[in-house]
Amino acid sequence: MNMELSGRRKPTPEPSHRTPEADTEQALSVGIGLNAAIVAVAENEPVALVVRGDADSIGATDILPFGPFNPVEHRTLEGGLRAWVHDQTGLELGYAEQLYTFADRGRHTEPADATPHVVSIGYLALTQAMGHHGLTNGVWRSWYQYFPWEDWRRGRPEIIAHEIEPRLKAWAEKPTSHKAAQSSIARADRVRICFGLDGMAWDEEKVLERFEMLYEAGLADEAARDGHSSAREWTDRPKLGLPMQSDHRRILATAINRTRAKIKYRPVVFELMPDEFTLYELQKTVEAILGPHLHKQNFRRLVEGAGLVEPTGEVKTRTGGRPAKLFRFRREVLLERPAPGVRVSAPPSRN
Amino acid sequence: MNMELSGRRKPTPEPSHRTPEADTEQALSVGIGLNAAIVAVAENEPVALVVRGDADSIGATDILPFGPFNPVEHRTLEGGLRAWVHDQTGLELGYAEQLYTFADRGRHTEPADATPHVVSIGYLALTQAMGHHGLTNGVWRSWYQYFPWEDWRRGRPEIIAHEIEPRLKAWAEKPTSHKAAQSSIARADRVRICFGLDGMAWDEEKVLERFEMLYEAGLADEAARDGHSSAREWTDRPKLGLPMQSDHRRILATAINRTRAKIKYRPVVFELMPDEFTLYELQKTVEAILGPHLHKQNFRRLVEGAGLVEPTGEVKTRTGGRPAKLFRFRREVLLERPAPGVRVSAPPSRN
DNA sequence: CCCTATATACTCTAAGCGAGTATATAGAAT
DNA sequence: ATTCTATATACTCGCTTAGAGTATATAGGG
Repeated sequence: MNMELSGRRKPTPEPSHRTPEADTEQALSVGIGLNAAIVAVAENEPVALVVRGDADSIGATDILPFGPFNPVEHRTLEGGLRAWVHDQTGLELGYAEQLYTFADRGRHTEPADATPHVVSIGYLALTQAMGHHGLTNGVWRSWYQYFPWEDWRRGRPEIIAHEIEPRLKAWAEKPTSHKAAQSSIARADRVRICFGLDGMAWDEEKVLERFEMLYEAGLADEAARDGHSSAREWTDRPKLGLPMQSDHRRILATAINRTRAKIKYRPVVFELMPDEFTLYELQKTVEAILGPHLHKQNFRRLVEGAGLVEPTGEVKTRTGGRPAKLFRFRREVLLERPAPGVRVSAPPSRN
Repeated sequence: MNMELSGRRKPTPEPSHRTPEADTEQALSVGIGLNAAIVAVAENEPVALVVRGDADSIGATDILPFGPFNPVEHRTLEGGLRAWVHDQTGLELGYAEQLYTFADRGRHTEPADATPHVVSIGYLALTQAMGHHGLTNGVWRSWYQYFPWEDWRRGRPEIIAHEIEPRLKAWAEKPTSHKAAQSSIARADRVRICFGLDGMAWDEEKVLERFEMLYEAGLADEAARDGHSSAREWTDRPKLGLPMQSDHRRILATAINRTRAKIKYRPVVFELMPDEFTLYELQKTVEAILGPHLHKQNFRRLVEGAGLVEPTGEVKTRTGGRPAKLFRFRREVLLERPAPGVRVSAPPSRN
């Protein structure tokens, strides 16, 4: 998460010297939601598991598997999450890690003190799309349907130049409150950095920052749904990816962000792979997640050189060319070094 | 956070096909605690801000500033945290970021369904120890008092070879449940990797993993306080750092972990520095956090080369040698590139 | 039998990093 | 005043590795 730019905030003024105990009663009226962004790669497409939400004002929106945390039933947060996911989709999660806890969104639609407030704890789970023994509910959907501007596999997505860039630049020009103006970085600069405009490099790890910016600018459907004034000011708000219910798209953005970052320094790709795979399949999986194409020869050298894989001795035929050696993940690397990820060669800049 | 090794867990069995809504009532009986690990560097010593807790069975233990999240009063989690910190210490936080949300500790001391369960959201705040305008309560304490095994500034801490290594190895030998045995990595290997034993490299970013292991092995005071059986089996449990109340030491471990990791890839050291500083002071601050000594010439070259700092034109005299140029943080780097951290040259291995 | 797509192997080059050496300038000690 | 010492600053060297290019082997399809 890149919180640097938003880290410095003035604290909210508060009545002084209240003791922690005095507030316990009120604090209890907070529900805790567990949300799972379950990620896989199917046919070179990165996908997330979603279930269909109820129809609302903007139509049926997708939701991530989720449920409330109940400490009486669930010993741990992660245990509760696994239970909910299993109940709602039939899936038994493998690898899972906590992402972030959100609390400050969606308030605008609710009366300030009527509806119970909900804190969302987001989780990232990695699994194989194939071999899901018994998926009873939900569908795998490409994560680029929710974030089309993140898909750089066929070059720079046109939606950036056509829809996003002009509107964000207009938004950056708009008069802003003096509070925001005194922020260390001006809006126009934030826009350029976030979306790699005006010759700035595209940073594939700014997924969350980009979505937050679109939300803040009122360009995400969710901003309109939540009743943000910034959204009302657009007369021609374009469709920028599929929206999701509540703050689930934000959680998915966080999940993509984390996946892209982590794949580079920890061997987590293998959670997405079958037990045996070719190096080409491995590369395609990494590319599905990170975007641009990697240099094949270097990719192979780096992966093998890092001791991440070992040949099984078998080959996979019918690959369209010379039969490919099959490899498996060397779990022993975890014992040998501060286990590395898939070092990726920086692709040629495509801006 | 390194969750790889613990990520694969069997999900808790649950009654099937409960809908999220059905549990809302019960889920509400969860309190949310906001906890701040406030970090600074004072006289080359990394310090955290603690307040003194009440006396309990093992004496007065330190606590981090904390308080419950009350959504009616606080618009955001971070806002609530800032308010509590200000109330309890008089400090106005600058940089702050969320760390992790904990829920699965301390249950053993409580009756399973009587006391309200608490979920702790940990935050990391970075600030300058000096120039704290109006610290009304609390003291700055070296974080190595809580984690003496993390202090490698004067070589390998003796506490590892004398106290930790023999006991953890004994613990690794002990018969373990078949559930733990089937875990992908055996205990003995986890111990070696965690603490850099038997010639393995010391990884300064495994702070949390190490504390968790000591807790699991029953070697942390908190494990005894929480009534863990693993703690009762030691007849000569040594004092391994100062304990803290509740799970605060775990949160502090997470904070140290994050600080050490982040300082390398984001320019967060400067949150700990005064506006103007010499490169030597900057290096000492980095070393206070990361531990071992860095190569001075390379450090300077990397810091200046990355465009992180610019000379103010002034010099600082009375440094004991040639007067040192004063530098300031170049905030513009944030506009130029995916702003880097302080690239550190790996120090000569000291194992 | 040729074409093509893939797999696999080898080589070259530039950049960066770890590490060493040398010189300048202040305060402190004599 | 001179010497010593700690710091600051500048320059150099060599190894590793990442990025990129070229060449060869083996399958299926027309």
